Amino acid sequence: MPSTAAVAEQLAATDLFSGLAPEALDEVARLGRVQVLTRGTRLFEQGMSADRCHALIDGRVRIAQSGAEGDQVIVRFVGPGETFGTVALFTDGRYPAEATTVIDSVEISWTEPTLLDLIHRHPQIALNLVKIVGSRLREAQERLRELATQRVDQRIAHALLRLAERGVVPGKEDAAIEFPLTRQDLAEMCGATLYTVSRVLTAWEKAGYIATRRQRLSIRKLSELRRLAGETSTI
Amino acid sequence: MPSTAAVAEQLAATDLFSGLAPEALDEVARLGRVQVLTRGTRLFEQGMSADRCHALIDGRVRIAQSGAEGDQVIVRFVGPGETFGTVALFTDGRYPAEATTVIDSVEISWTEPTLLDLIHRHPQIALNLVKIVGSRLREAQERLRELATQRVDQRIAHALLRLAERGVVPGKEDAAIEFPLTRQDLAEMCGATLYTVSRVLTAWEKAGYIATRRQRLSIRKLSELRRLAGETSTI
DNA sequence: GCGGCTCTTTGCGCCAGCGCAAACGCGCCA
DNA sequence: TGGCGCGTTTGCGCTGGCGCAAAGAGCCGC
Repeated sequence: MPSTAAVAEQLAATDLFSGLAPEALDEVARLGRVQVLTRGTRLFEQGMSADRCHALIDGRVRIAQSGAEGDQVIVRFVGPGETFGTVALFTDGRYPAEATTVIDSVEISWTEPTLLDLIHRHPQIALNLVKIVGSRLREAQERLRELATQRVDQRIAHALLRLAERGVVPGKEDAAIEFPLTRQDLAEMCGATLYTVSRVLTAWEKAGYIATRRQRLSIRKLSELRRLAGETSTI
Repeated sequence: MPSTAAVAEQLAATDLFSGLAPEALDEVARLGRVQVLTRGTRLFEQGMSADRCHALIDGRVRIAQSGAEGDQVIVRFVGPGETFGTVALFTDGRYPAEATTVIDSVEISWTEPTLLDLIHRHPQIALNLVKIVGSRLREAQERLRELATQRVDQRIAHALLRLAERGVVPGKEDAAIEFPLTRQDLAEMCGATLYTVSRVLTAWEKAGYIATRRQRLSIRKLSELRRLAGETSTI
């Protein structure tokens, strides 16, 4: 279990607490509960009463939403420094999706009263929150447009570009997705079937645009993928 | 042009300023700019630099996003009391979509510095904002799931239910959509084509579930539409 | 009351992507 | 090291919804 000081330092890099003074970060770190989780751990279920706000310190968490008929959609993959499971606190108090670690991870969370109290004393947190939720809304609306108007291969290309975003270095053609990702995952991210995703990826691998191993994927020709995505993206 | 007092009263019913003291509402009303707009007025364009936060006092505004190839998607229809064009202020400062009145409308807006100042003095506004953006994010993610997993007719049913939501009275089977809405609009709301929407609506009209006139639509059998939507909705 | 514009309907052909089935193969664990 | 389970590939047939074209029908302005 990391020390409070170490946690405070990592909180400075989170989207929710950026811009806070060091003393404030110490306080935030002290009030949170840190958990070390092995891969495959379910943090919360869809529909569960939401009583905590979460931030990921290290690892990767998959957020997925299920429909009544068992159909699933992946909302996003959460990386280090990102907030999750927080919107529920401000809407109807139930998690709208489930969260599962895809690799060993470390998270920190705060109870709702604690968060509200922190916001009260550090209003910057509320502004950060608006910014976070706003960007996510914007991304969701972009995905909606894609899903409504683009072909499957364009959407898959977009999904890959988004997933690899963190590893992109300007001018470099390679970028890796550093966590396990199945064809099924990709399909659930872009409204396709496992089969279609497999066919498309196989074609791209043959063309040399990407390289895949079991549950691993890396991009070899970023520019080609961008072209395939339709160059519409702002990534 | 309405008086400040009248405006303040209406602001109490908006999602952004609910919970504020009457004096605060007076102040908010005084600082805003009220505009009376005829139908078809463009309030802002996609990509335009965003310098104002808007709230609709009366009328209806259509928010639509365009892609690079001219493809359009309707993000939502804004009704009285709702905030719009505000997320842009907290993200990259550009409107991600365009806004157009579909009927004669009245809006009020505030400059970014004014809004930030108001938030500073009335932190409740920030919390309201998180709540608003959060609900919208949730709805966007629900639509994403629908678009990814459901058939066109289910999505059309959902779209109609959402549009008629305000007019729904528990126990009543009828509900009207009180603003002009073309087949094209509906298609752009649920990722379908004008033709498909027309075919589906014609079938439903023959079945007696809905009634349509040119650009007008009302629901006659809410329960049937709910069944068609798959009863998965939380509406 | 007439002309034209915009919205709407409908027929028809077509194809992107689905979905089943079955084989394949990587990696883990015993 | 051998077997097994899960992820992946691939063939094949099918169909939901697209998309063109053209006709039909409200509504507005002149």
